[in-house]
Amino acid sequence: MATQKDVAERAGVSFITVSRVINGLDNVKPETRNRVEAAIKELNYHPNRQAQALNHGLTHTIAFVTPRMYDLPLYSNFFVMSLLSGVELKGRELGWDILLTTDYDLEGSFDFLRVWHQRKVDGLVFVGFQRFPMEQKGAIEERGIPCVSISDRIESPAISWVDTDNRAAARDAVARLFSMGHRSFAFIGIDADRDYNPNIIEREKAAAEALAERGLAQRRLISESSTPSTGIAAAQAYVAMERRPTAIISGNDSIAFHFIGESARHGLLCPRDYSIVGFDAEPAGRLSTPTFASYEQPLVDMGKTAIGLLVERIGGEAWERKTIEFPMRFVEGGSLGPAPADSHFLSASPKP
Amino acid sequence: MATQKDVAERAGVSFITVSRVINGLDNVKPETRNRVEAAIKELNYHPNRQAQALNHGLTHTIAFVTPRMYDLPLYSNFFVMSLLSGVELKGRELGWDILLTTDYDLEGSFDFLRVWHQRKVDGLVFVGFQRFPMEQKGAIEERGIPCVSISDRIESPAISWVDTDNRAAARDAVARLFSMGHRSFAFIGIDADRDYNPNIIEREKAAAEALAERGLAQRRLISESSTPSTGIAAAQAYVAMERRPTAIISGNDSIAFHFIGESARHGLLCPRDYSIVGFDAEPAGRLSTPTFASYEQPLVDMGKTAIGLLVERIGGEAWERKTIEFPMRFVEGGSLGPAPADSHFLSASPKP
DNA sequence: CTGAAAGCGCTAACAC
DNA sequence: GTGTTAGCGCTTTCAG
Repeated sequence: MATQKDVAERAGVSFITVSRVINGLDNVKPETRNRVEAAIKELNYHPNRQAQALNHGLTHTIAFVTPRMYDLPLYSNFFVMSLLSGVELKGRELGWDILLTTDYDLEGSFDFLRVWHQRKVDGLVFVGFQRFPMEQKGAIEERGIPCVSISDRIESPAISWVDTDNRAAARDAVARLFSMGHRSFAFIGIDADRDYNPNIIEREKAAAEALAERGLAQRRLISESSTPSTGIAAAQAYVAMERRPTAIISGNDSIAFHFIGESARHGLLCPRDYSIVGFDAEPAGRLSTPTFASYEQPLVDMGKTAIGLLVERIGGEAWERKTIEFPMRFVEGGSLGPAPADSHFLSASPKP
Repeated sequence: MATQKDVAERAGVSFITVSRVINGLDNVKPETRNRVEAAIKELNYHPNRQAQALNHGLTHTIAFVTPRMYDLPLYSNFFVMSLLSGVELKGRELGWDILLTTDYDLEGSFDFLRVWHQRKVDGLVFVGFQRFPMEQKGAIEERGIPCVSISDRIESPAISWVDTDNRAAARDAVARLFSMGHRSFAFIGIDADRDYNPNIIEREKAAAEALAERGLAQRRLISESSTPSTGIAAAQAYVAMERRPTAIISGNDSIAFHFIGESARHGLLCPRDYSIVGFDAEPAGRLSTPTFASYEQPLVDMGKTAIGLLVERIGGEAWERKTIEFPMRFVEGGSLGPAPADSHFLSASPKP
């Protein structure tokens, strides 16, 4: 590995001149600069970031912190991957590398600030911040650790966040289904005790509100059992219902996938027997029959924005907290149809 | 940020003793050690990795290098994410962090060794190695850069690889379909000029071989047009065929998804009109109707193995190149059925 | 068992 | 314009 010293020798200057050249300082004679640059090329010299960081303190690396990905449902893959892509892409553009910090121990022992303490990164992007152990969160404000949260609206004045307008989307879903004649609604949520997903929580609340404004109540499809899939459990509950709702709002697309599949196995078909709308607009929803109506979050853009804020924060003297809300976009799909005739409200035992 | 010096002062020793304690050297009196450890706790001291690396040269970080993820089809997400999960998980276990190096410029200007030259990482895990610009590859052997390839069987004596037995799986697919009565086969591949996927290439070759052994030929479903989706293009070609094959082997599950969807739109149903088998066993294949027959790669394990090899390589004096082939596992699915009656061979214009 | 000195590769202050 | 001197936080000799 070539060092500044090697380059300096070859160019016949002192190593400090090399430092000046690579840092683009202007007090170097053009001719000297050229000689140095030639030597850099010849020796394939790259500045040692570790050594640089030791001086001015910047590693030019950012941590992407999120609960473990590998054992999460498909949804999380798409969701997390899209965010990560945005973070990575914009990061590269700005000259920052991304370090993964994904190990999350459910027992709460995850030391997610380790990489910061070790000075491996200059800041952190969080996805699913609320899920992380409380003790460490205090340190962020105390020590002024630069970080940004995605999809979690953190109260702390030290933390900017980026999120989508889940409420507006959920309200739109209700309005849309209502205008198609639906009067009996259910929401497929998650068990808040066993899982945490701020998006789904917001969607459920807003949908309930919008229904209340129309004088309707929202039923909740969720099983307490530890069924591996929320969607399947919800479908089983649905099939067993007395007067089945005709309009289903699913916490997200992944849950809807499972719901539709399991319901079909019991003879209940979409959109014949019910309509369903999800969130996140997963690509798979474009391939299925019927296609899925959904609301799309600009995930890649959210990732990009998050890292933009973070880099600003890290470099900035006059930093200011920002909270950014993106709109969601409705994506058409065949899973939405008119409310079926009254018979469907009745608990006729569905054919298997 | 507390430094060794701070800890030393508090513990009433010299900073060198602190260094010994955090490095677990044994020449420290137990009592002194305790004092130092207490001080470390109190000050929440973490060793500065940058400074450590500057000395012994190890960053304890590894680069995960792969073509851009965000604009690739769903398949890549699942595939890459699973590998990445394995890498991340095992890396953490061994005390290594993962740096993403995912930006891949199709024009070939991607400087994928940058992070190594900058000494941000001690080694690299490659996915899709063959796609990277040739010029830089020479440097790997020359400079002895530690790296491991996943899913690409690199010839270089400097590069270990981890892969699956795609050939055996493809042969098994042929045997399976043959034993169900199928005698007319097609493979959905990719256009090698526009895309590169070593898995799919191997699968196609091996399937053709297995068919040849049975005196059968393999047709190829692939469009030259720049249709966004290989699967959709293949389905369109399929629908237009004179004597349609009844057994389809798809390069991977993602392609099969699109194929089935588009074929259905033209009135050709699976498994009534044809059987199809894919590779990778994507989770979505468990949710669809019919479910997908597929071959599963142990992706997480492959990722784990890769990083294991790499860490061995980095630390090892007596390093030895290893090439590891994992088996694939057949996953049952409803997309496989008996060969349909002869009529299906004919080019009856399918009902739309 | 503990400490002092040197140096990893680089940058920031100050000379010349 | 260019070089010299310190020092970032740590580890690695070598002394005591």
